[in-house]
Amino acid sequence: MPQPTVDPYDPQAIEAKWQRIWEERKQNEVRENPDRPKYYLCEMLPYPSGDLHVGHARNYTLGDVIGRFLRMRGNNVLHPMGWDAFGLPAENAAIQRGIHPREWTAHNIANMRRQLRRLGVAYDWSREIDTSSPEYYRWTQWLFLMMYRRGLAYKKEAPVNWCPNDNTVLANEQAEGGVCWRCGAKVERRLLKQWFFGITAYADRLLAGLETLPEWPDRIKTMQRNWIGRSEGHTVSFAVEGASGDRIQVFTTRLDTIFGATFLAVAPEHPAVQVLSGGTPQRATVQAFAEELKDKSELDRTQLMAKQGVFSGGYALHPITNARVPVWVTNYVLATYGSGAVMGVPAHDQRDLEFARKYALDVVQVIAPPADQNQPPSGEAFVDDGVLLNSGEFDGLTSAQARVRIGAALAAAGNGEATVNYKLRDWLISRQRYWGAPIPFVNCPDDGLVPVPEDQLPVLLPDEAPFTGVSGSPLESVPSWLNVTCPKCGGPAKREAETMDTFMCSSWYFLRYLSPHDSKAAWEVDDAKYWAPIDRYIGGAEHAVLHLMYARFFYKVLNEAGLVPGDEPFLRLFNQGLVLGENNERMSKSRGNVVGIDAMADTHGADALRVFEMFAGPPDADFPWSTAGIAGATRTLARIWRLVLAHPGCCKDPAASDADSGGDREVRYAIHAKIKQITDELGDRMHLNTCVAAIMTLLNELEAHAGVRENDRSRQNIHEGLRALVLLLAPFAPHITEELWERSGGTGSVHVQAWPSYDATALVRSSLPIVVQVNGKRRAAVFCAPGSSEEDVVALAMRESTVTAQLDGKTVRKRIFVPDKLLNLVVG
RNA sequence: GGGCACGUGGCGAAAUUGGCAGACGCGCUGGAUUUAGGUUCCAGUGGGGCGACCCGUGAAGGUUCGAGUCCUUUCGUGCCCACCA
Repeated sequence: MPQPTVDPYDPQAIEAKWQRIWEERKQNEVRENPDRPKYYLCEMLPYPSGDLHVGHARNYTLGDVIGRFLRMRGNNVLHPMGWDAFGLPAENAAIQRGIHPREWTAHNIANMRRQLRRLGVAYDWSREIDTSSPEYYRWTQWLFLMMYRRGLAYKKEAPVNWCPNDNTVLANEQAEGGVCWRCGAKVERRLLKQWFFGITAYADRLLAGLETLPEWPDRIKTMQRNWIGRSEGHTVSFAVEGASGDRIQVFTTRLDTIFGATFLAVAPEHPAVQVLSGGTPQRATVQAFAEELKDKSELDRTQLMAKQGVFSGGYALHPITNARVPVWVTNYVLATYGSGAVMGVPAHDQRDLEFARKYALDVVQVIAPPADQNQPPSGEAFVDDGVLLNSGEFDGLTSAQARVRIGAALAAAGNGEATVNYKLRDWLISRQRYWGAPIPFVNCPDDGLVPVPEDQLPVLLPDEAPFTGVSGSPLESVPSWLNVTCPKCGGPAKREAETMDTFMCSSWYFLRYLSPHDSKAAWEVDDAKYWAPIDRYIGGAEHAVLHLMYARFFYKVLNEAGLVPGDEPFLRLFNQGLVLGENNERMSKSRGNVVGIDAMADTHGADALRVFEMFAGPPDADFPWSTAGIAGATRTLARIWRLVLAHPGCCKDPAASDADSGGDREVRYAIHAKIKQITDELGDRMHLNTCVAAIMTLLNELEAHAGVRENDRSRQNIHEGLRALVLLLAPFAPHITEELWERSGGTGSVHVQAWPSYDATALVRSSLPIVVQVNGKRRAAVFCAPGSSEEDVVALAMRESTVTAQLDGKTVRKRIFVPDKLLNLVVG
């Protein structure tokens, strides 16, 4: 039969058409609706760096497929988008190219918004936010004041990480590995007065909360646990010889080794250093050593330099034996962890052993290896638990027993207590840069630090500031902004000339989406009660200890303030994999392997881009870009286009036609098996790649059947299949399905249709293939009715020559029978 | 040095619980249509063998009627952490 000629598939025309219509209809805007189960879906908000590439497209398409699917399943889906718009690159652009950060940022946002629309993502754009707008950062400042009111924001002088390239301090999390997270410059140490948030007070709550998040990747939870670094041990107090009252506190997890402590090691910043060296011949040496280390970062001290130290000139007294213990000033003890002092137990700590050997300090063994363990080779410390010796009355105890008993003895004497330490430090929040939310405080000569009253928020960023890149905050050079009156006394005062870490802006943005235009509050508590927490949060693993930790901390505080329900913001977390360049390397401008969204949408269409990216691999795994692969997706869509349009009216409501659920069982089985498979895999399992494969398989089968028979009945089956195909494909390829739906008699938008449900009776098979194995190797498959007995299947199997050939002259010793699946004959 | 992932055709990959390894797509080969190419369509495509069959999921062992899947050892790749006392 001659096929009617149809228009060729023209993705650019279709995509532009529907993007315009969806926008006119406000199709993707969503309101609170108590009658439908809510689903809050969110991707981590992007930094507007300029251009989106296919890696971004993957991330956002992933969310869009899930969102569209859930909407068709009846959920009230909130899926918003916004911009993490403060930050250094905008300011660097200003320094390098003379463009105002605001202008640069706005330009990038406009471009990226256009690209996301072009991708067809169903965001509710009426809720779009920009963290650099005064309407937004007003509330960031308000939350800063809330933290201050709750005693969680404070200013103190501390050794901090300083990036000499970006001229700003960095949080610990942003200086991992001793390099700046943004520019990679080596971080220096400086003693500065800075603002902090008291995240360490929440360390245990942050740890405990992880246990309530089964749908977070274990990898991320492990990284957070490691970063929090909870460590149980004891603080032990050593008296300083000859200085009554002065004591040195050390933290140890190995109290059982205390009789082996032959020296104390302290950081050069430790306050006891002055006391110990004062009046001794070592004084000058100690000061020179401290001076040398002063500006060195932890990376420099602990990894780039060998262990070294100098004798402080003084001694401490062992809290149990009262022995004289020399105190050494070293580079390997961190000033910022524990108390900045440790007891050196060279026999049972590898680091202490290295140090003791270098400086000929005593090594005293106090732990014997347990019976089933050997002494370590010479040169290595025995660091495991064992049995105590050379430990006075505690000899013979196991390490575990000794920790308890010695702990009790020290506590009784007032020389020690059980302590928990954390690697996590308080969050350094202030930045000496322009393009951020100003810290809403005023310095008054009389009243000190005074918070800006809430009704005077926002503290606006001044429009102009010198963007020179030289040290110091640019805001300090804007007198008209800097000089104000004190809110308390009305006298002359100066603003805090610093801005907040941008991670502060992104710690709460997902709540602003809920009430984006509210001018009375950061968000309505009722809206939060309806929408929060985020049901599915999608983003990269690089934020494991930055954004994801800060936001959890923030949310716990907000919960205590009664502003949000629950105490975890992200119920399910999903880390998508990277799209690598065609050469299998990470996409980057410098490698020249970046593939942009616009280029792909121009040549293949946004739908093909989406389908290919969902198809190319499992969503949590990396895969390399393939331009040949996207061409395949275009081909598949064109086949669907032709097949659907060759069957006019196939998307009509089947209830309105004279549908007959009978017909060709083969076709109906194929259709309904795929509906079931795709529904299952798109839901909790998130196997989006196999969903696309299943759609392709369904297409293959429908195509094959459409070619063979042409009668009313078979055509009805094909129509049923094509209608399902369009609906199943709709989340992946929203434009082509909308067009096909419209052209084929569908009513309304395809994206608000009910997700197809499968007909269980179509899945009932009259005969099933049962695999027959001999000694575990497949020899045949026999077809029989579901529920057939073992005997029946054996009888059928014995008719297969490929089976009997293997049984020739042997006896069947054992039969394994899995009903409806498998028969294994074991012969000897 | 420690931790966590992951190793399957020429390539991207699939394989809920241990039960037909390689679905689906790319690429490739041959053919049809067109013919200038492309598009489209058909057939084939893990290796070996004429064949019945044999081999095959980084490597080596083990458990099991049966292992890509579980266990042990080992090699390789990637990511994270790393003198935290």
